[in-house]
Amino acid sequence: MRLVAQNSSLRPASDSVERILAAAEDLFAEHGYDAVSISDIATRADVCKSNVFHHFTSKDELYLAVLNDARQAFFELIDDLHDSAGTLPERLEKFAGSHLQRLIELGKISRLVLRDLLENSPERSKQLAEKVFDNNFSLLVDTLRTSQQRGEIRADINPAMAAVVLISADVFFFQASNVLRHFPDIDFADDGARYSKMLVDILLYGILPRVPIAAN
Amino acid sequence: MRLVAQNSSLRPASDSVERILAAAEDLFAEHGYDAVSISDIATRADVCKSNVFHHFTSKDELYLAVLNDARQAFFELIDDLHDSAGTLPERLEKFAGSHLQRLIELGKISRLVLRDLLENSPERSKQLAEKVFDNNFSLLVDTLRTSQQRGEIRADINPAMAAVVLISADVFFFQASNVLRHFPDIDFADDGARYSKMLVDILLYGILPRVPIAAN
DNA sequence: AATAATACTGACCGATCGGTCGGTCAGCGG
DNA sequence: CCGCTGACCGACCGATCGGTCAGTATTATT
Repeated sequence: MRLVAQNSSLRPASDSVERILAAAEDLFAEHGYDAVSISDIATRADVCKSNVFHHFTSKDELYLAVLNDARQAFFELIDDLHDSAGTLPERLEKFAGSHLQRLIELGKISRLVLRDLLENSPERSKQLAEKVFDNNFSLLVDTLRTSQQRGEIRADINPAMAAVVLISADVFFFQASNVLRHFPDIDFADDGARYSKMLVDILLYGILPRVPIAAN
Repeated sequence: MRLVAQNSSLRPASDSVERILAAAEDLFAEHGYDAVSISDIATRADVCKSNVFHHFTSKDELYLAVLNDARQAFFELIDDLHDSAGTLPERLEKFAGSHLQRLIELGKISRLVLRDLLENSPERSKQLAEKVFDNNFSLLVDTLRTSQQRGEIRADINPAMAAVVLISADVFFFQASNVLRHFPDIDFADDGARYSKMLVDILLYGILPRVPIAAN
């Protein structure tokens, strides 16, 4: 939609659109859709309000554009998870760590998506959030299923369930770490790497003592 | 603050306040603070707008009152988790199931709290949400720690981490089940009981084949 | 240089926001 | 019967909302 840096002297143009999108992303993620006005966005983007409407037909369209950018940002960063080699524990730990780190890096966007998740309108954004999650999730499930077929994972495990356990723990860490920090029992609220390590340890081996279990 | 059913003929009074609170809870939980106007609340509560301000000095105060009611509702329902007896797996499964069921039953309130969680204002409600979580969480951690001291749980497990894994999976199921439903790999998005069962199974035994692990 | 298109602005619109105000009315103590 | 109090309402307030529009600056094409 926008040509940027097409040429040196040609089209230095204006980066208003990007500034508007960036401002909108910041504000929407931090305060939510309804708490942010077009004026707020325009002010932060250093343009006038009507200019926002010159580039986006409505507040809703602007919001969807932000969400779409978010989706793309998530999508572009998944690649390196695919080629990972090594043992299953190694791969899982790498995935868990990268996934959590990504959630935190893309904090604004993550918050945006999670916010959208709480709007339980079946269409509005659920379908859109689905596209965000689909990549990460399907990839992880495939990996687990393959490992299972190789016998590296118990046959009676539901691979999708294992994936959900891993991802949910990452998501929860992201959204609740500010609360977790206040619990005296918790000393890992600021250490994502350690969190991922402990998470994968539990996911792989469980919390019971490591002794043979009655045949199952 | 409010006297209810003080006497039969005396003070049948008015239940406006409760209707207002109920309406506010519904609307705030469903749409968020900023998307709900006092007019909306008044209309649903079948009172006029100024009556809302007669009972609550501001929209903010009304919101906090709703949040406080939510906190209380959560608190009152934890009791039965405490007395649970049985083996560790039994107790964990009961806890996970009850906890998830509770999240869903108190759906409106849960959503309210989760919404608040995404506002990363360190004070505003984080401290308040802390009071909501504290009960469930500390209880679960204590239970796990006790079991650990009895040798029923691996010594190198962080009890708080195990608790987080369990709770985060429940929370994630609650807030994301509408999305999970669309994944072809997932067939448990509508079956909380089965979800809890699989969750505890993984938490207890891990996903690796149940054979002795190299000493660690 | 003239033209056409686009980027951009300030003034403005009706609607609605959170909140106030003046006042009515029922119940209760004296 | 009077006076008071609290519940309640309709009308209203300034501010701000999302959005429009006429007009100006800037740039690309000819």
